[in-house]
Amino acid sequence: MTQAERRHQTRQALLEAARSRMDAGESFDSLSLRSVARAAGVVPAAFYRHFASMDELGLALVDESFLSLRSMLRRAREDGLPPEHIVHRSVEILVEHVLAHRQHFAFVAGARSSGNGVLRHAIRNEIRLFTSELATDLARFPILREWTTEDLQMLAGLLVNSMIAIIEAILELPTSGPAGDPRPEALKEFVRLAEKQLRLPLLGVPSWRSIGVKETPAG
Amino acid sequence: MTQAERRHQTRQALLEAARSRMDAGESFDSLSLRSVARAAGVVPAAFYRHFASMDELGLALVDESFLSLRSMLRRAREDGLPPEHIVHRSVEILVEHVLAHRQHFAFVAGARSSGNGVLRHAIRNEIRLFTSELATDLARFPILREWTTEDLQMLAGLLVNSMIAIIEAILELPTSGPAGDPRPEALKEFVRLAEKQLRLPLLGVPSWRSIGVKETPAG
DNA sequence: TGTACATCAGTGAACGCGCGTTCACTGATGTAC
DNA sequence: TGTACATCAGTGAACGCGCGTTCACTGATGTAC
Repeated sequence: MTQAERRHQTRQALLEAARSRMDAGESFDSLSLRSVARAAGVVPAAFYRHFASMDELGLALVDESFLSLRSMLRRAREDGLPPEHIVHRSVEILVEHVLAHRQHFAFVAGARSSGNGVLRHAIRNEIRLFTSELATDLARFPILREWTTEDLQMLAGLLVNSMIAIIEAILELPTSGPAGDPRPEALKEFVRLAEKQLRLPLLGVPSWRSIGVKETPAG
Repeated sequence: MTQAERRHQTRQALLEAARSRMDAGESFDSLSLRSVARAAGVVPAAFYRHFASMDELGLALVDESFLSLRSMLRRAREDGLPPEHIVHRSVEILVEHVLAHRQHFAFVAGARSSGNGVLRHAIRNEIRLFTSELATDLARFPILREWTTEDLQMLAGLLVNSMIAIIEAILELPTSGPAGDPRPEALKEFVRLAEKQLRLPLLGVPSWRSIGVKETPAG
């Protein structure tokens, strides 16, 4: 094995160690540099060959996580689905993706409101960016063509809020084994609920008139 | 001062110390028993006269917080408002209440997805209870009279998810000073957004048909 | 009211432990000739 | 291909520190007579 390969492998082991500890329910805040190094099978001092601090490792995890999340959004976008199936398919993709990357999502869900200010801000920015991208996508739908940018951002924000709640709920779904996937029936039941929660606001779209601004309701 | 008064005072000082540390951005997980005792002005050993562990103090904070939250819901309920003003008034009450009890909400928001399993579960249960109560309230509205229980829970869940997102956003609003309230313009702007996000799903209510169940769409 | 004893909230010292960080080091991989 | 040196990922020991928990204690408040 080359030096570069070995280096890369240790780095990955450190990230993986941190991720899996958090997937097991610990918060990023409560991870110690020593415990991560230990779980990665290296001596504490070796940690510093890869990250200057736990904060830096955390930021690397934020990058990883949102990279994978963006890839999901791209996939959903490329499907080019008929509007009436969009919600169903989106939830399907979301659930699949969260289960496939549960470590990343468990990390983000935890760190999003954890004590570490650096991570909180980094994640908040990523979510903002993600919301804006969604608003751009939404703007393409004929029914939303006349919506103001502000209202599109509002709708995107609403959908992202629901997405976050859905993701958190998926992560908390009872699993069959210690680290297994949720029971299929429970998952299916949950997916129905999630679909409904996304559909209801969309049903409001046709009767939406931008409110709270000075404009005469044009019949 | 009597013994009982002194005891009560120290207990409150411990709770207050923990709350204010978390309002300042620290996570419950990262609070140490010693730092809380120090901030409360007592020696670490004195902590044990009041709580067997930090977990127990955390649970006391959960109780406090949801007690105050329930009082808010009651207030909103008793107002007996005309339906078209409900959303506006609810957001008003919510914002006011969050700003008045920001320590409690900062604690719950942080601990809700923090590492501490005991607190996470306690908070999850309180939120579930809160959601059920809201569903009961919703059932009284004529337009929702024919909704299934499941769909009412879904709607309540959706509104609670939005509420949580709104609360978290209020806590993150930029403040004028270190511990002051948010700037009035920023707050007003945000309230408009929050109102819209609650209104849109409600606009979907009239066209809602329970979906995902075997039933013929009765035109 | 006064005295003798009980209670008990808070004290202060001590303990062993895991922490983050530093340092000189080792030894395998890489490079120049 | 073989040798001499450079690089550098990971080592192992050491440091001072704050942590949770224990313990016998102090002294003010409370109670019985």
